[in-house]
Amino acid sequence: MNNLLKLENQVCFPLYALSREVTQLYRPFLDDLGLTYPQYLVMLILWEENQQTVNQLGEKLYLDSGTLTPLLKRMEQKRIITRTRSTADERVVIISVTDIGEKMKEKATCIPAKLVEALGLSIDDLNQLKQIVTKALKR
Amino acid sequence: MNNLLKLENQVCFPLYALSREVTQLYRPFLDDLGLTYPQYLVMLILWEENQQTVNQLGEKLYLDSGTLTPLLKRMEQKRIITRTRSTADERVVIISVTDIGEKMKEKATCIPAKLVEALGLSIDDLNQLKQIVTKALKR
DNA sequence: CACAATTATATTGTGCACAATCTATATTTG
DNA sequence: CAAATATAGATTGTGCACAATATAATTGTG
Repeated sequence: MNNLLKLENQVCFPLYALSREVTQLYRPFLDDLGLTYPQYLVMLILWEENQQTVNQLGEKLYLDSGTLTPLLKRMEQKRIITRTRSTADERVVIISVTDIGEKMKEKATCIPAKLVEALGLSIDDLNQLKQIVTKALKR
Repeated sequence: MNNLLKLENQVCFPLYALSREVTQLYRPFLDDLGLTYPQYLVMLILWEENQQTVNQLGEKLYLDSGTLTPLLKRMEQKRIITRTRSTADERVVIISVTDIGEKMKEKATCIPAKLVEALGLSIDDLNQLKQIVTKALKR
């Protein structure tokens, strides 16, 4: 048997499984806000700096318009963001947080800490995880 | 500004991004086999030990029948697996690799090495990544 | 300036992921 | 043994991801 083909010897499978597991850990907290995990990521970006184009969001999240357009439309329907064409360049759509979306931020402040707790890793392990994963991502 | 809510300070976002990135790295190799990444994972399990129930696959992959049933049906259509009800327990569906599916294994042997290369991480980093991710997954 | 090339977003189609529910079979228990 | 319970898998519906393509606006070039 080719040992490299055993599931337990895969590096990528635990990564795939953990990524989904973590999304599950977020779910109860995000349910309270009525957000999905990718929608939460969009809100993080906009809370940090409002008014971003679809392209800018896509570059930060590594997502294309095929994913973002419908996702942003759903967020617009929830009245937490607006989508407006730029007058300077009609191709561009600018995404802005509404007052409702801005108010969610306060309720979201506790989420990172709750997630760290739910993950059950020490701060050291957490930093190591972030460092090595970020390193792998940077190539 | 609450720094904990900045995208760059998230631990989980790089994990989510890397998981998708890795799936993209697999794509060209898996395209040659006509498999998606989750389908490839199913094949890894079956190549290791043929004849597994949907439940057993689900426990190993952390997936439920809502995901697996349609996925396995697509694999059945490609003639790489069969789905047969157990006669001992009519609730159970047994998944088996066909000859066609078995032959794919040879073409797949090179994939793990190619992926390690594509990831561009040293063996040490790779082991560290696996160890810490597996540790986080085990809780 | 016309036209070719580029850019930004949208659309279409496929395949997961997962919650919620359903169905059929098996097991437990009174 | 019959009714209650549990289990295995299937179904339905929603929301990503992402490839491929389309559309419309902008920019570059002869």
